Amino acid sequence: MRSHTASQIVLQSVGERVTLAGWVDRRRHHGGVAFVDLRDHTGVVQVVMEPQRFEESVLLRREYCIQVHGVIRRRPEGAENPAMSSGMVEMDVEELTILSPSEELPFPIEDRTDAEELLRLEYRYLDLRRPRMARNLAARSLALRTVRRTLEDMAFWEVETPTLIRSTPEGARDLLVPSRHNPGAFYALPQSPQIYKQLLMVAGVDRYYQMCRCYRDEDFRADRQLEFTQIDLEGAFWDQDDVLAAVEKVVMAVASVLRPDQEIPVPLPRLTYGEAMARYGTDKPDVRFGMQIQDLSDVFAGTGFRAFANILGSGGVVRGINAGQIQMSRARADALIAKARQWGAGGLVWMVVRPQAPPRSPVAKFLSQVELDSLVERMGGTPGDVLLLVADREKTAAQTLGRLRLDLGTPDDPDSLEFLWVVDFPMFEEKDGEITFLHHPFTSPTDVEQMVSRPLESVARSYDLVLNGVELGSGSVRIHDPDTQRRVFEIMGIPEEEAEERFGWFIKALRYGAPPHAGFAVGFDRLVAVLRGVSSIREIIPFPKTQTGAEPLSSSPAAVDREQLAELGIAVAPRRARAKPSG
RNA sequence: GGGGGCGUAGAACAGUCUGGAGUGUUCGCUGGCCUGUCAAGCCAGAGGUCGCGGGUUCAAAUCCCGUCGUCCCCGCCA
Repeated sequence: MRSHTASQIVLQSVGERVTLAGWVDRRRHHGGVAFVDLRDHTGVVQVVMEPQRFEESVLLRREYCIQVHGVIRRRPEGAENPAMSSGMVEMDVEELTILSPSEELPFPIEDRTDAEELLRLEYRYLDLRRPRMARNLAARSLALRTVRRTLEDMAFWEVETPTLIRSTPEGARDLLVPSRHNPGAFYALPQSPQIYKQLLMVAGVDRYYQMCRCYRDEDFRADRQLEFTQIDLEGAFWDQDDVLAAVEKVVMAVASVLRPDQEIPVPLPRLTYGEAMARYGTDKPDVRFGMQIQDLSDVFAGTGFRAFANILGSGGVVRGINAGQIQMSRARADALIAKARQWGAGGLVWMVVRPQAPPRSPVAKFLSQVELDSLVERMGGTPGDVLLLVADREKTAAQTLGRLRLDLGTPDDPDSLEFLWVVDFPMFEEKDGEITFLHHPFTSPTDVEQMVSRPLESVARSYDLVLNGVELGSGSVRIHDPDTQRRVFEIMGIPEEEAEERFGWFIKALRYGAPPHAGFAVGFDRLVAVLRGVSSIREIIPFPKTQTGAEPLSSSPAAVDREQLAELGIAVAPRRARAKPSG
């Protein structure tokens, strides 16, 4: 059908007789001569024809799929197009075949206009023809290939695990699949292959990886889909440093092929969870800009300012950020205070640093000269800088300032890639009076005795990978000792019989010489999205779902036949009548 | 579960606050002219259930109520 692709047509091709096939990107008809930009998956070549020689050329429309045969020639002097890689040459068409005509398009196929996303999803096969989307697909493929090559070279085995598994009520909502043989019983689709990969470790697989589809039935965001892909890996006789080194190798390999412009120093920097929360108010800091949170509690230790004194007296903290040179109008201040309240803080104190004068602030009159001076010094304040202070419980103050920081800060270089590890997460946190996991229940504590006696102070051997403020993935050293595993369930408040019923089969496996092991999972869609500089993983997923889980191309999910349900022993409960979608 | 934005011709939008004839812009589409364009150009033309339903009004794209869809965010995502 073709002898060359568009990208193979270069200056050296002049004189060659070639056959190309692709789509009519654009057509410029001048009566006596017509130019067609022929696009394929590699690029664009201008083909030229004299319409009187080709009756068909009159009929060519956008996105017609055509085949052309002719001679590559140099373009006339002055008619070159330096913006095209094949812009020095063109094809003089001798034969033209319309392989497949196209109806009028629902939206233009070009990078510079963005149709509404719903429409793009409805005609995804056209949307993906746009060069930018095609490059996203190509980048994803290249990333996949790079991951596999890198891990294969490191002696990993790619092992598949089941996608129909037992439901575990912890964590995200499961997607359920009914069993025909056992009416009323359901499989779940895996939220991750966690237990199976640990079983593979027990099974003697030394290094496991899998490009794995995972399913979590929670509400969607720009970076979350119902189904997504993970680079899942695990190694026996591994400790934390082995995992981080392996993940670094894989992720850096992907980064270097997708973003060769960026030099990323390894090993990647590490931050403890405590440091991350203290300096950035989040466990996934974007370190492309500074504006770090400063603790000011000592500055105000003996303050006469009642609001601060009360909070410090009850174990709270005073912290602040230097938001830099921003305009601080009354309206801006009110908006920031409203945001801080919405994020849980009791209030927000703002100050504008002035030269040779105390800062301008509604609360300046309550603070001593010494306090103001050391505050400005601690914050590195220069005239015009806006300082924002929050006095509250430590966690609230940190999180509020962390969000303000993201709200007000912009990356020094938006194209840069700032990877970092966040390590030493707590094992548990208290939520609504209950102890819950920060990670998952198979994560090993650094100290079992401490975990049992003071669980909320216990540090987990777990770690997250963060890129530009996006959580790319997480992992941990796993528990390989059945006794420790039981104790974790105890602390969780899961009764022994229940733990036995739900996880007994897994704990049993740990009793047969389970090797110490550790692993990680990287959110593949997110990784490619950030490296491609797109804000939604939907740009990276060929056929994504909308926020309500719909797939507009095929109109899934959809009702099924009554017979299908009957066979599965499923009766659908009556629900409020759903109006037929309109518009 | 909650907050916010959006829905007007095939596409992207303006018009909605302050009701007055489906008014407009760019692109696309149809026809014509055109031999060096490359987001071609020029001329002419077609194309509308203003998401859907109800209400207020002499009159609704515009105001009110409901509803559907979609996007962003909070919650949620061990």
